[in-house]
Amino acid sequence: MVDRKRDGKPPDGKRVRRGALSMMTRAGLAATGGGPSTNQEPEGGQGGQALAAAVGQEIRSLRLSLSMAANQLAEAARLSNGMLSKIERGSATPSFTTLVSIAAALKVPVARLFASYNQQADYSLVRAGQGIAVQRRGQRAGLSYELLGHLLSGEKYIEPYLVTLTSEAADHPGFQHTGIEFMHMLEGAMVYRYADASMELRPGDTLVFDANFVHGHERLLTPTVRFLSVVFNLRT
DNA sequence: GTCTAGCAATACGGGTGCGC
DNA sequence: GCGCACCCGTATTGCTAGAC
Repeated sequence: MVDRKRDGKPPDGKRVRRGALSMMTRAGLAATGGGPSTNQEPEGGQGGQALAAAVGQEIRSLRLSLSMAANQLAEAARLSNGMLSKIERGSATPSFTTLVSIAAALKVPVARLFASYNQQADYSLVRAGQGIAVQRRGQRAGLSYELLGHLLSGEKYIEPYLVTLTSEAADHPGFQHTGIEFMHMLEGAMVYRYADASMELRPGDTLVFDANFVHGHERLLTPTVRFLSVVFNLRT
């Protein structure tokens, strides 16, 4: 054991305190928010082990997605193959400095390594008639949105709305936003425009489309129209 | 060639004892 | 009570041998 390749030592000669990963557990969870329905971190070492395992799996997944061999990543992150192996298997809880090195080698933000752990069981329940009335960008008179729920965690999110149009609603085929939109007609009838297409929608009809193109109701055929609108999107 | 397990070196925090 | 030094336990890390 001579000429050991001691590494990652900060300029002041002191090493980063051990257990950085376990210390980050709470901080990481706190950063994700987490609504009333989200799970809490398991108490004690079990949570730390679960986090280490999740981080390790995430590192391996990212490495494989880049078609990198373990030794390539180890070299890029200035770690030994053995150490990287332990981290990927959850056998070691790397220091924050080590995680930063690995994230840099994988060309992802450090937070990305915690992504799989943060994907907790998250749900939202809104009872009938208890949706939240919200104002949306571009909203006009005669047009109301009732938010039916939301999720706080994960990279993806949805916006489920119960939309009600009345005769006061001006024609407005001009919505445009990111994501995929799902529409299901519940009541009434209307002429709906999507890009260059114009279509008549009646109860039971379902329309799914890329919301990046111009869309919106063109003309109401009944005094009141109600439909379910769900927008699927990625968190930015 | 890649990955894993075992071992040893190193560093840090906590506990303890001592002097003031 | 406070500050300091020392010791010990524990965790992190890298190297090496061996398995696949």
